[in-house]
Amino acid sequence: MDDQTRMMTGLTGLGGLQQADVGDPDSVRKQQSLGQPQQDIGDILQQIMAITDESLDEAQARKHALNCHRMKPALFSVLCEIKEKTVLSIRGVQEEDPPDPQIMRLDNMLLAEGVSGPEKGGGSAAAAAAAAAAGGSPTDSSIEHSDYRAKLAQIRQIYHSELEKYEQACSEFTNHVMNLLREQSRTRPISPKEIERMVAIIHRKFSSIQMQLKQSTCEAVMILRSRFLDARRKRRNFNKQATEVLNEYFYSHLSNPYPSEEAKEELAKKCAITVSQVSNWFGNKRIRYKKNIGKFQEEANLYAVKTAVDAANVSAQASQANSPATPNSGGYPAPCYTPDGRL
DNA sequence: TGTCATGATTAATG
DNA sequence: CATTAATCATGACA
Repeated sequence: MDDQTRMMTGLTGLGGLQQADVGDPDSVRKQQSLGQPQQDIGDILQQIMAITDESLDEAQARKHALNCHRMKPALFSVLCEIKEKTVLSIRGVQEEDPPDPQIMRLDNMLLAEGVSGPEKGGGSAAAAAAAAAAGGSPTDSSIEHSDYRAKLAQIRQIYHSELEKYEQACSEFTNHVMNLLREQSRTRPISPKEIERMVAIIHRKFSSIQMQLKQSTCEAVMILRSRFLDARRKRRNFNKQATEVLNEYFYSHLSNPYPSEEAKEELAKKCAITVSQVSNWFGNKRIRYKKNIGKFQEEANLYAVKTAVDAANVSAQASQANSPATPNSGGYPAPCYTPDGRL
């Protein structure tokens, strides 16, 4: 503990003013009528003003002297009177401001990102959602997933330790100030409301510091997220087998290259990619095939042969079940077998 | 390093 | 909500 605390705890033992003395305005007159020179009050005020310039020991001694001074109750009651007059003007100033929308926004975001809130649940859920949205092959996404989670946990840890530090500092500081005020209340009148207000002011100050912490944490999460999303954009080609499966399906359903949801799921499973990736692939393939059929002719022939061979290899019953779609019923032009790849 | 291929994203559409 | 068309951003390769 520092000197300030020592000082305060040291002073608590000093004889204070009883509450009964506080509200007694007559005490001033009583004291004055006892013939004390007016100058005494000036001296006392002077000493109060000078108190901050003195060393702690000196101050303590002087405080003690002040508290024991016979004019002290008189001064105190004067201060009470003054206060009574001024407190009215202060009262209007103090009103509860609504919760800061900015800090609420930050809180919500931190909660949503799983930085604040319950220990693991939120974080992994957010990461999982992000990973699901990211797609990619299972191994890739799990790598990115754990990477993201590790980074998020790091941010989370820093955030919480900082927050704890701030909270501790805040309560420590509040305690100091309250002790100080309590101590001062022996010399000057301090209402509980005032202490309350002071505490509120301190909390506001600290919460603005906390907001900075929250803000920078949010920024860190955003950067992490954007990096993660960028990583998602980092295109990884599907493996050969996967594109083969997709192409096989595409060219064998050229008349209607729109796999059903079930078919997509099946393809996704076969290719070890997500359903949305299958959708992406078919979307891209359809549009690119349509745009330049000539370019895909060779590929089309290749897969037409492949499926033909497959069909031949499989028994007749299986091949019938495989292609329910009517061939060439108004879809994309069927491939033809010209060697130069032209229609 | 430039170019093409390719997976992902986005706005528009029905 | 699925799809199209355009576009982005990167991978692959010469």
